[in-house]
Amino acid sequence: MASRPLTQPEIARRLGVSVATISRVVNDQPGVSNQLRQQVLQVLQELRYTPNANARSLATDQTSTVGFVVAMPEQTGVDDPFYSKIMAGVEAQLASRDYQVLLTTIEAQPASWGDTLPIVAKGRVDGLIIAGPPTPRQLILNLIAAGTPIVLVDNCLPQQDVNCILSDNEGGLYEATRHMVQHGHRHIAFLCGPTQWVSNHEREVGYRRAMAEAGLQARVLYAKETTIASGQKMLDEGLTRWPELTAICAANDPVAIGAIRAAQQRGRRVPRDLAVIGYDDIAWAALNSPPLTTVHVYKRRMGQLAALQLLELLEAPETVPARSIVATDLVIRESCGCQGALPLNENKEV
Amino acid sequence: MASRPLTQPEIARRLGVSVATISRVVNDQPGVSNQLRQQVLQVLQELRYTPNANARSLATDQTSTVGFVVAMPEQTGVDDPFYSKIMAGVEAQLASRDYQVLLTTIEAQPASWGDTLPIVAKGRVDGLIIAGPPTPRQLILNLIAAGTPIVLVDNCLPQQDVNCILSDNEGGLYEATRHMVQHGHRHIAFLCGPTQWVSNHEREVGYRRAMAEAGLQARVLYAKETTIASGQKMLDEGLTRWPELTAICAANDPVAIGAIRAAQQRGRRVPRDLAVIGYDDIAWAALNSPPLTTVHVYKRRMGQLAALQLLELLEAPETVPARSIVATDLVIRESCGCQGALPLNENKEV
DNA sequence: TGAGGTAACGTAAACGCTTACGTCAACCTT
DNA sequence: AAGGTTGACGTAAGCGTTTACGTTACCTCA
Repeated sequence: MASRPLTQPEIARRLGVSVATISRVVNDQPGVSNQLRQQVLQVLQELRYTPNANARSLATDQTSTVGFVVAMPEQTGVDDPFYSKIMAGVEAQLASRDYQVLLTTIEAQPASWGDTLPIVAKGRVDGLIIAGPPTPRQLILNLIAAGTPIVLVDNCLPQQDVNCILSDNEGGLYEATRHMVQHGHRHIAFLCGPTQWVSNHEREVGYRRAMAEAGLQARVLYAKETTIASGQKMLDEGLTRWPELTAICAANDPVAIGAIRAAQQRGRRVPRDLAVIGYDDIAWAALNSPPLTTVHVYKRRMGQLAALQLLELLEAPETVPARSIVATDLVIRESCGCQGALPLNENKEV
Repeated sequence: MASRPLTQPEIARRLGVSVATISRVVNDQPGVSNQLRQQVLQVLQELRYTPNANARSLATDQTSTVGFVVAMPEQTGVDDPFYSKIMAGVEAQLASRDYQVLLTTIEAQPASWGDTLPIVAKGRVDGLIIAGPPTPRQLILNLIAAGTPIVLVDNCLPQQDVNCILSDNEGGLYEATRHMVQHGHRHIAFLCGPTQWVSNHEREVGYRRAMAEAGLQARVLYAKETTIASGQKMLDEGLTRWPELTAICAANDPVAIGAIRAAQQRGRRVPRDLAVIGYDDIAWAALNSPPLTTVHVYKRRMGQLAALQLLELLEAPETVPARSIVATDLVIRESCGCQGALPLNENKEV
């Protein structure tokens, strides 16, 4: 059934013109009279001509495709509730400019990657959007060195000139911590995530700043993973060490949820006996019991920004790298035990 | 910095052989002596040669790329907790065969799509994996007519010869309903999803079969959307019409969660006064309060199967289409009120 | 009116690869 | 020893575009 798609030579013959002319009108370039242009356009429409992308890419060395790469820590990848939202933002923005998204998940093991990614070596993409800190740092450095246009999302290499999109980690955690302070809490611990991730470090800074300003003692615990189980274990440890704790700020939602579980199992009621605030506002947060107060991160927006910056970079390769920080919002639900609860279904992003 | 990647002619000159020879060893084809082959391989290694995919695609008319298309009903797309898991399965399987995934989200509005998708018209992909019933039916028919290799996931066109992967919808709902019956429930309603989706229809059939076998009266309500809000509204309606209800089977998790909310707001305790079972076992299900008993669907596996079938189809285009059904598992948590509860963190898929 | 200029178009080379076909030597037949 | 077969390699055409460079025809202005 699949009839060979038609090509410029065929159309050219049909119209009695040259392929150059066809190409010019297809690409909207000067050098063809208005009358002829209309004729050609007409025929192109009728025949539903679509230029072959591979041939075009070969000739122009451009693909109109960008790679979205996400590393998978322990088996989770594109199905991560956080990164999949970012990806949705990327896809939407790129699609509106007729760019396509090529998906790549890579293993987080440092050694498993060489100089570059197959899709860039093969010339399949014009640039990359790299999501998340699990991505091997060395790989990113190699890509930069090779001159591959890239934008980092939810990650950043401090000393490097590279575009990156971050949420306001420090500000978000500062606000969360202040909220606890303002509601009378004095013994507030921070459950931090893996510190090699920039985001976690920045969040810790925000927490410490708020605590310092309030003249309170900072208490930080460090997790190895971003999981419920890990949060559970951490809070167990925390409550043993500091039984006086009345409030918890977590570096991410799974850890916060795990902490709530652990507290409940120890017979502490949340939020009555222990107030908890998470971070990220992943889709599940509102469904937890009690619904999780958390710092909302505009993931879709971050993806959109990443796409925009990459497109800009592709058009003007010499653009000075920028570090973009998108604001956060504290979403009050029930787990922090204050009054102004929003409806459960509150959804910050459309 | 980006040095021009090297090409076959350059390597050929360097070795004093022809490009044909290079191509032959790159593609592992006969016609070159063992000794020379080794020499060439050596040089290819040293120079880290990677063939240009666009040129290759142009010459062979193959891309080693498949498109993953998902329609977005009301703003959700790749970030859907169900489809993103399927996508992860697809990606993993394809990557292991050196295929890439090109992402495409399309609008669910029927009229907005022409004969085919841009990525196939442009020759960017060898085939498509199409996820979900929101995909415009006419588009699928057009693609089939055009001879595009496709596999449907979580969707099917009954009268068409097309590969599709479904979960055992009928069996899953049958099992869920029987579970309710066996635990003594007599007034069990089914909250069905949009019936133009094959899956929902099949689930309804499973429900009705179980009810009929038990000699019980079927009560079905139909939702327009697959959302919490929709489930909430439906159960309100259901309890008004049938106050005697003691159990609910829902066609999907969001609707089930919505139903639980509605019940709780009316002062009915779940599961004590009303038992609820969902369907799909999306990531949030275990976090609901109470944790949702639901029918687990092996989404990752479905994605993997879809990829496998498509690869097979690409290798042998005349393959007879198959309809694959992957089994489901009833996951007992707390919302159905029976004893054998599994730990909250129970995760069927790694 | 004729040199120079410009706009409109065609010609053909290039992009980097695959592959049908041609060539040539070496090895087999009888 | 002449003809035929085979394997190893090179030549070159082709994939469908884009685009640098010619070639016209026409217009302008001295």
